[in-house]
Amino acid sequence: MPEGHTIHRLAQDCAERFLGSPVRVSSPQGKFADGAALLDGAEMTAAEAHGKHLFLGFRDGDWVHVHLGLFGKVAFGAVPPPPPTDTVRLRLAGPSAFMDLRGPTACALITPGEKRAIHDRLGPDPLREDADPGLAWHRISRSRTTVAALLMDQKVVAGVGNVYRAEVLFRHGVDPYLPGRELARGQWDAIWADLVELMREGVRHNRIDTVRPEHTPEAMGRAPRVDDHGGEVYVYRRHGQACHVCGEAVRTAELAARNLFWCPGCQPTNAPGV
DNA sequence: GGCCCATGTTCAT
DNA sequence: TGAACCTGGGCCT
Repeated sequence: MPEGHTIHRLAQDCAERFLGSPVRVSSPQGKFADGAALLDGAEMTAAEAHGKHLFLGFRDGDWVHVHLGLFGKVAFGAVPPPPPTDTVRLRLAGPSAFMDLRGPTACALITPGEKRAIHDRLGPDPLREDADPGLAWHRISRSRTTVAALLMDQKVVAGVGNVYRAEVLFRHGVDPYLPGRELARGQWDAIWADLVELMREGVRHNRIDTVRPEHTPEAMGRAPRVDDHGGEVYVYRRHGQACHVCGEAVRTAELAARNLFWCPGCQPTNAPGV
């Protein structure tokens, strides 16, 4: 379930459980065995996120870089931990809690320089205080690429994934196939502000909810419905179903190897072949 | 048991 | 543009 909000929540959850304590580090599956051996027993000194990247700091300058990819999952529990299953890439155990990481794309020991390089290739993150949305606008406003593809490009905006991109475009009535250079500055400012709000809410509740109060099932007199991903949304994975606002059938199409969802009534497009 | 799918990214062609 | 990588759930036989 990894978009940026998941990773920021993960950083918070790790900080709460492990910060300032010596941590037992192991890799039952073996793929992080060397890193785990080096860190075992060290104190965790930092836990932070940038986009979908998680950084756990130990001592001075040892960082564990974690990226969940599409399949990665984290589970927390109380100590003592049960015997690990053979897919646990990384297990952390502190004074009162443990954490198991499975199926990540990345779990590696990195240097401060390598960490800096990762930050440098990521765009502004709506969940970080240091984010400058102007940097994203700089790229978007001179690009022929569709705004749907730009929102998913981590060099442009860090942390937005397939759910937030579909939902935020819907909420602003923006054609997903609109070239970035044709987006108005005011539209971008509103989209950014909305991402900040939606994603903060996502961290708080650890799920993605994007439906405005006036369009909730209760307000619209329809049956409550929550997507498999755990939240209430307008268009994500709702293809073929009626739009909560205008009633038209939500559409889907493949864009850059991912499924895009939009409402043809609320987000009319002139894109050829669509 | 097998097959498909998923909130992601990188590397080769 | 396609393949590869990482895992688990749902649905099929």
